[in-house]
Amino acid sequence: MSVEIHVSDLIQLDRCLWEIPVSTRPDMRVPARIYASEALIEDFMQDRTVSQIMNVSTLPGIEKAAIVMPDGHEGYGFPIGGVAAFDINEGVVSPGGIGYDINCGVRLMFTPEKYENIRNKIPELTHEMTRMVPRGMGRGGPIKLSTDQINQVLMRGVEWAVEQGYAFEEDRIRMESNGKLPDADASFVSEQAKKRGHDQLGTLGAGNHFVEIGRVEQIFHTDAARAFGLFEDQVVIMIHTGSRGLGHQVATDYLRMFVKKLPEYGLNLPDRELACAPINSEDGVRYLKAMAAAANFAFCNRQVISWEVRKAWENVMKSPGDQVELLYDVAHNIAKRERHRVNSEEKELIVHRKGATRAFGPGHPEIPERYRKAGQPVLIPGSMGTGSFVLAGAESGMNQAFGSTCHGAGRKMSRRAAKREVDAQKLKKELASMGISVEAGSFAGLAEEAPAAYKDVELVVDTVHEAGLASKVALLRPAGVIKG
DNA sequence: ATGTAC
Repeated sequence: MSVEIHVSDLIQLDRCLWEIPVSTRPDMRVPARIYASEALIEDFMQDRTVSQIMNVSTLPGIEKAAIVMPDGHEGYGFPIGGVAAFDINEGVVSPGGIGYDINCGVRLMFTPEKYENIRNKIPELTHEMTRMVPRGMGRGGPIKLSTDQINQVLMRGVEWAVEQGYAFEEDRIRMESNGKLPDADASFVSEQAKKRGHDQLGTLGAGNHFVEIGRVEQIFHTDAARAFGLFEDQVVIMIHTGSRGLGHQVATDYLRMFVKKLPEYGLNLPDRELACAPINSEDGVRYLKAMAAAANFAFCNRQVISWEVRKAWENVMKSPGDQVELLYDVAHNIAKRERHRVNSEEKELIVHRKGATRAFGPGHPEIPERYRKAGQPVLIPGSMGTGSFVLAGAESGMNQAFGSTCHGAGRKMSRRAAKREVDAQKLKKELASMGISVEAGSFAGLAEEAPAAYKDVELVVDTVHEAGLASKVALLRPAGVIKG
């Protein structure tokens, strides 16, 4: 079923919110909504994002609206930047609504140092982190896990890392879900997935994954910044990666199974890439448990990388690694069991966030106590060399978008197009002239990640701020980048 | 994103 949509067909509900009404297509169950400023809405007409979010709105058990964030663009089945919540009895769970890189996410660490005092150390720090953090497509690292060990990682998440000396207890409590999804069951993760993951803990991967040394350039919200431990010109370190080959294999395994069994589930979908299973079916439950296990692997992966980063800090700064403190760690490719108010009734839902970040408002019990008054810390990396944002979840986002916001700048040029149009050698020099040292795994990878291939993160963040999904707390500027 | 592919 295909209906061509133009900007003039969208109903502008608010300055940064557009709706495709449920009446637009006979199979839609709820409206589709796009968060975008006037400046960004035109981007959504360039690819299949709009028809994809309309497809999502047809899925059984979907609640309230199928939502796209301002960094949204076309993805596998569901758009990236998509949020969709489902009733646990009537609804479905879809790997395409989560993404191949299960629990791809971001963490931010902060140091006690001001940039102006250690700026001459940045190239050496960048280089040392490059040495300590294994990266690249398919690459493993020095840690080899036995099946028994990998099962521990999958079941216990960062509790395992604390026990093994890769994490402080204080790290664990400064993570979304405390670094552990309790629904995880390693027995539903295939041997092949475990094999792919066995040497990938503490590795960065490739694509848009990175470790970035930056500084706090601007503070927008003094109280929240103070609660988060941030001050002006502070040196910070951001890590972006996920569950590597393990999570990819979990997604592949269950997608294949779901596509094959759609008739058995009685599902007739507008796009096979939406392949899903009922949440209350045996297969749906198994996928949720395997996905949670892969998510735990990703939490541990970012934690072990933090440990490598702390070692690099020690080696270069001759200061203890525990000076580098975790601010927070967020998942932006995940489905979670959460309670939300729908039609003035609170109910349990499975919330899919694919390239979208949880952004719970002030006072929510799942926010670490030290941040609870300010709202959940939200970490939004921009494209390489531009800037990143720290936001705080806002109360009005809880009812609008199930407590969710954007996840990054959002790609606007395909990887192929970027490789064709960007001269990576030149880009590296340009970044260097801006005071940003880049250690790239490959020139092709660098070209794919060029700022020109992405939307303007400031426009994206201004949209979610204006829409009341999250509030701006701080702007970070990069100084050293390690690319996968 | 990912040992770009059963």
